[in-house]
Amino acid sequence: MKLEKVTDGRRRYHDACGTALALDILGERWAMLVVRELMLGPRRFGDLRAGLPGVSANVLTQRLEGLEAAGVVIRRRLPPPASVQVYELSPWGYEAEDILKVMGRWAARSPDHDPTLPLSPVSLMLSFRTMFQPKKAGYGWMSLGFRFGDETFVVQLAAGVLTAERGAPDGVDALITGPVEAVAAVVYGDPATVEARIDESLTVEGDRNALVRFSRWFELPPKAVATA
Amino acid sequence: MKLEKVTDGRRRYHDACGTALALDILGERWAMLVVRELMLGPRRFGDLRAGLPGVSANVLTQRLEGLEAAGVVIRRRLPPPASVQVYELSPWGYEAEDILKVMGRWAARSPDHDPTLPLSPVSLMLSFRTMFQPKKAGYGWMSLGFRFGDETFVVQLAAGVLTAERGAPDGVDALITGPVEAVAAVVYGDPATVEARIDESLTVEGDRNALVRFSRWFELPPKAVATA
DNA sequence: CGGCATCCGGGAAGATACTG
DNA sequence: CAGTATCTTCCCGGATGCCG
Repeated sequence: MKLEKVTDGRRRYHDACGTALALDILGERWAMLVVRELMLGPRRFGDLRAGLPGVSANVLTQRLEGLEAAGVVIRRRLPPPASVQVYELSPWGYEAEDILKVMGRWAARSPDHDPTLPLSPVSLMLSFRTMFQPKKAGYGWMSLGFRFGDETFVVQLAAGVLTAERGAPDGVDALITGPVEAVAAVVYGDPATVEARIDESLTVEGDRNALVRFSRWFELPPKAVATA
Repeated sequence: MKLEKVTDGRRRYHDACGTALALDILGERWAMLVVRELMLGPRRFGDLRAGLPGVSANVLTQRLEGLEAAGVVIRRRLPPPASVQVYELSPWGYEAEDILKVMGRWAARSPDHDPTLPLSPVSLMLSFRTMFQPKKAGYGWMSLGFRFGDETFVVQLAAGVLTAERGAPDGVDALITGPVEAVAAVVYGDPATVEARIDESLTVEGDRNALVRFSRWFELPPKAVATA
């Protein structure tokens, strides 16, 4: 649990400011995105690499070591016969979700934000948690399943409260299959053409109209400055 | 306003996730702490260096250029006869205060948090904004002035709402002078010995008891894990 | 194949000295 | 005081290889 192991002492800020300490822990390249990928539950090394295009294996190893030393990540070996190593956030690590959400909301106002770039499934789910507008959903119920490759997620509105988690999409109102980016485009794109984008890029089993209604509950914040 | 200038394209995350974009903008070393130092108003180059012990001049120059290119920082020349260059946050830059607060609150729960380390005056003021507990203050009024070297600040409770800003400490209930770290120790240390610590390390002009009451309005969050 | 160590090239950060 | 120039150190990213 020594922070010395996380970053070489000389590389730390040595500042009583909490923000500076957070940067000592999470400020190195990829560290916060590793936390992001773990935010919806334990993952294996290879899963993490898949959600973090561009990270090299050695850097990922270093980050996991550092985050474990700081008490953010827990390394666990699944019981036999699985016997496979997984990485998981500590309870305190899960509390970092607020950081991810606030940063995401802030950056979405940047003129440089490009929602068409590649997106990991976890990022999409977290974006739902971040950009959900309770007033637009109202007091109601709905459940949607999403399948991206072999990962599945369930997003639920229950009594006006939204949850987005990993899980089997059993008994959902609609099950959506397709590229992550296509779902993002449906939810965050122009509301006027939602149906056309659904039909051209997604497969919906069940109530297609549920997805249309769902897409109206999310809104990106307005740009802070004019796009140059 | 091209983000290409901020970080070399190859060094960016190329991810539609808002958190990743925030890291493209604020994720390089010192960047977020530069924003922190600007959070209470415009500063000059030398002021920033003073609040960021350890930063080298060339890195600070690069960060200011990058943050300006991203639209976070505005570079302004004061009108004659001052005619000096100052750096200031854009309105969107000021909105990053939420990021600093959330990160600070999170990191304060780390077993590695050491409140006795050096602290900049701006960090202390932001910590007041972050750690203030309205329930403990109640619906009341108070104004305190702080002087650190030649920088002065006013912290006010008005109708139960706390503000902490740069300003002349005129007409305050008490004016506190001393090291930033000593004020932090008084506010965040053991409540039982507040008065002793005030007397030994601070100069209070006015109502000393106001500072004692003030110190009870702030509380660091509980540690998330046991200190190893 | 998953996890991790090792080596290397490029580039960012740190320290110091220098200039207008 | 406000940066710039230069040099060194070290981190990041990529490739390779080892081991279970």
